[in-house]
Amino acid sequence: MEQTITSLLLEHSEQLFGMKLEASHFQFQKTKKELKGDITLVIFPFVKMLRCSPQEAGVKIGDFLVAHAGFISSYEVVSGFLNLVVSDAYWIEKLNEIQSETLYGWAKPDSASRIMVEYSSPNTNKPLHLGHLRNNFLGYSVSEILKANGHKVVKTQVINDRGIHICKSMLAWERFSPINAAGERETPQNTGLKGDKLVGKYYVEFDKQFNSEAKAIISQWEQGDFEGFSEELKSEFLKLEAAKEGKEAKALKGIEDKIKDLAKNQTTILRDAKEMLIKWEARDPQVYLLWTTMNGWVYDGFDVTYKAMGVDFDKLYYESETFLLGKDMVLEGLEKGVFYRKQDGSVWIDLTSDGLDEKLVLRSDGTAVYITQDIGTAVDRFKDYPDLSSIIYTVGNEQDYHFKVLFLILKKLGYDWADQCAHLSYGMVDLPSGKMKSREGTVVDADDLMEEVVAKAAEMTRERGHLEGMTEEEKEELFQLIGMGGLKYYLLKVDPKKRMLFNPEESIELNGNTGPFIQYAHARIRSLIAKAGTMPSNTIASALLPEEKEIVQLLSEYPVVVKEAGRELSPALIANYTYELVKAYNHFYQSVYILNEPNTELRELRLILSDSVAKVIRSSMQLLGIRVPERM
RNA sequence: GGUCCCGUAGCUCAGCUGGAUAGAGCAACUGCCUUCUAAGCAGUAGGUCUUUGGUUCGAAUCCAAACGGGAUCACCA
Repeated sequence: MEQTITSLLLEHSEQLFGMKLEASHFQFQKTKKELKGDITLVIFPFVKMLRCSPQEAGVKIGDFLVAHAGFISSYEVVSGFLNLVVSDAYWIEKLNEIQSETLYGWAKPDSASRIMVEYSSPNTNKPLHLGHLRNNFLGYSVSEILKANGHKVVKTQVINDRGIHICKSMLAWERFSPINAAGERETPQNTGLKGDKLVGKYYVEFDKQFNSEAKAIISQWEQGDFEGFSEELKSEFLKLEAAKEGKEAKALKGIEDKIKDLAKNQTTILRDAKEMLIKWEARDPQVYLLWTTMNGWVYDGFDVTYKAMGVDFDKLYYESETFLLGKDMVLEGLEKGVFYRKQDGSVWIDLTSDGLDEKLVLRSDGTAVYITQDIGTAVDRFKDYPDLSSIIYTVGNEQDYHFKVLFLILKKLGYDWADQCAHLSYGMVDLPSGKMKSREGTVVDADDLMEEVVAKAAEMTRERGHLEGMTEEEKEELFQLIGMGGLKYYLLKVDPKKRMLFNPEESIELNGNTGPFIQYAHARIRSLIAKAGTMPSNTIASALLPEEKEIVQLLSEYPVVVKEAGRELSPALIANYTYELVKAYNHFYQSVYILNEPNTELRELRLILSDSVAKVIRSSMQLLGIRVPERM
């Protein structure tokens, strides 16, 4: 409609204003609630050019639109704003249109380019936590939103399955696992523990031993005993000790951390883990077997977690298979002069002219670093999917710098698609008690949290839900749907870019701006429709109540919101929109009769309105990965 | 220290490329279930949009600085 008005006015701008106007002059907004009208054109931008008062300009445009745009029935000019009243006939036609479309608001499937969305990408040494939940829900939802915008989407992750951290769990398991009567160490099978939890347990165990060994070394040093340590180390330690003198708490902690690092590097347990990594890289059969076994446990555990989350992937990349990929790119770039080699053999890129630093891309021993692999993986992905237009990396904002560098390097290597790639950088999730810290045990486990929200949903639904006639299985399904819906909505309703606070109590709330609030509205409508029996295919009503018009207006905005969410990669826009729609519907529901409306024409109108709202709720929630119930 | 992000009601968040009197939810207080699901609705109260300058018809929004919070700057990932 805004476009129709704009082009109409542009077309006649010479006869109306005596000059050519530009589309950018047209600013529309929804008319304020208290005022008469549906849509408002801001007049100010024209005033200067037209050399007349806002009032005159408004009247001129208003008169013209009433005469030439069929759907504008009247107007009012209020202090520089032209408030246009759109005829009810227009909105009713709009409603019929919405009702007739099955995939209302979505672009034609496969009508746009192929995009890869990467999300999750966990380490295989510990279980998934609350931060991963935000990551996964976001990545999944953005994938759905892109599909709704016509894109073909490849959901992917790169699994961080190698490196020193993996060796730590492996070593700890080998060394510290108790051996049972059958002569076996702990396994998921003989303990009943979820695989990722079991491996995570040994990662923690490693850290414990690691720390106590380091502590022992420090106290040895503190007593002046440097037996078995180099002179260099001794002087380094003494230097740091001396630096502690007279320092404030914050600086003191920094120094103590440095001392700790110093000691940690001297522990035998770390040396052993590093040795294991070298063996792994050399494909030592024993280490390799241990590695595949323990990773297998983790994958089994992750599968369970992903299933509960309701997310999935189309293609997996494993770091163990990709970590060498970037090396060729680096050598190629070296030839092109994009990179340069230092005396010690390490390879770097100088990004200082782009306002960044120098960045290492290959170690002096020729091994790959994190970014080397990312370069290789990106190129590889475009080879795997030749029609790929972009990769979207759903990764926390602590890696903003990394991706800035990555995209810049890819660009310098001559890959034009680098400009299309994006870092969907999301903020950290904080707890009321502060930051999540694995060392302090304040990490919220993903499985535990999901179990908790579902249990809470069950409790509350049993209290007040409409469960008669449902089988136990159906009830469980419903509790799952409500609990997970609440959790997902809670994590997705805030702008992804922003750091957010996770309040456990609020996350299981059922009232207000929550998932269950929206699900409830859907259930109410569905039950209404079930009672109605038949659904009319269109309405022949000729007038709308304000409550009804409000809803049609909101419904008509849905396609715009879907587009916007796709452009911004923001599920929050979908969530907020749906919340507005539901609020408007609830208001309408409470103020008029629907089924009980005696006038057939009105009843049909309201039924269609309700049905369309349910449809858009279902559709928008699908974009968030949230299911909606028929009853609750 | 360099770079980047953030600062809106007691709390958690909306506020699109500048537009009318800054909005929701939670918490507090008032009402509404013998008509379609009260996980709902209607209402009251709550604000110097961190501060100070600038840009202009007009600033929560754009620019600059200050203050406060966070991230990052590894031959870690």
